[in-house]
Amino acid sequence: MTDSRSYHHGDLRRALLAAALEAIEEVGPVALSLRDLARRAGVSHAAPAHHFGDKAGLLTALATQGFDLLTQTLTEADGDLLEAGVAYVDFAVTRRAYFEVMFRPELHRSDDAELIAAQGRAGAALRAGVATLPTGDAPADPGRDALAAWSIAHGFATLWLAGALPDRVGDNPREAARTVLRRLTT
Amino acid sequence: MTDSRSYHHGDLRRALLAAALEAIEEVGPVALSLRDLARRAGVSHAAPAHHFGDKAGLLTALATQGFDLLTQTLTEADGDLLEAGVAYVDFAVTRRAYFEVMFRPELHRSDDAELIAAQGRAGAALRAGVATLPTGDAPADPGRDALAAWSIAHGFATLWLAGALPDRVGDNPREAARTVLRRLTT
DNA sequence: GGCGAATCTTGTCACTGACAAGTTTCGTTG
DNA sequence: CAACGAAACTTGTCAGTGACAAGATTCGCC
Repeated sequence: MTDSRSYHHGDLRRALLAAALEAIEEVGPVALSLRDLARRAGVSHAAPAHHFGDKAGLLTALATQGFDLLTQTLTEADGDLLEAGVAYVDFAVTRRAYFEVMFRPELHRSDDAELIAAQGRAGAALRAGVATLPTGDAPADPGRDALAAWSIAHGFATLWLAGALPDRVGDNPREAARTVLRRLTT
Repeated sequence: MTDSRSYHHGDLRRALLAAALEAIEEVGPVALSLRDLARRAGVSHAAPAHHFGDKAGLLTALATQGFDLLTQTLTEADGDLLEAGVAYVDFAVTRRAYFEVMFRPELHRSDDAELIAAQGRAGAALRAGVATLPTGDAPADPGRDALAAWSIAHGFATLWLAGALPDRVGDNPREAARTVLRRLTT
């Protein structure tokens, strides 16, 4: 993959982001080391700084990518709130590295324009999914319902990732999420 | 507070935990430095290791305390699921340092016996609160309902702490949580 | 009074993020 | 095609950190 003969890597930025995803899966975003990423990519320890400035810059880029991937995932389940919720949980579990970075502002440059834009797109996709919620008998409050739906999906995903859920929930996050989320959508 | 004349601190373990709470409020559990805690307590840089072994040991002790405080909080709202949920969110916001450590297993020694016991007590308190949920017309599934309630409270709290919620939610976490949680309890 | 154990200190090491300054390559312009 | 400025990357360095080892001081109990 890396030529290793040339002075210029050629695609270092992408390689570092890919290595970061791997490393985060292994040791979490906290223990992520820029120097380790540099070693994985076969470059010197200071090379990452040129592309991302510092560690927060790299994680900001990763979070931005993550929000766009989440937007895509949510959009694909359009119209069906339950499926959007399941997709949200599935995203968190299968693309854990992204998810773990996305909702930790202390790891980002929160003022990054691209990050804010990506967050906005994901928020719009979320709200679009909730618009289809059946109102039932109670007076519908779209804002309230959107928050409730987001909260339950996000909470379930977070607890799953933290390993905090009891064993009897099983090992299939999609199925378990569907069961729990149905509590809200019916 | 510290005598600074005596070789022995006298209550270093407690002082370190208190300093850790302060430091985590300021910089988060990730950037927490044992050496900084030692400075705050007026002891040498290696003193903390004697009481907690390493950083994970200190955070494990903090998480254990946190789960017991949460248990106490939940128990005080006994019988009322909605109030228990509000109390859960309020705990997360007002005792942020505890909450941020409690649900990050990568920061703990997950095999710590006291931690596991405290987690068990908190889980029992959670389930006790859910038992009072009105069954309504649908066939009640206590396990499912408990997960749903926990997820929505945990998710709302987490999103609030992450600063991910839109501005229009306001700045009163108890009130906002009550509104959202009512979506589940009525 | 004395002795073992608990508590705390000093010293050290490898690792990390950040920065500075130098080297190589790329791309574009004349 | 030459050359020149910018981009990409390297080497070198510094302070801060967690962890460990070994020694000093104090406590508590027999």
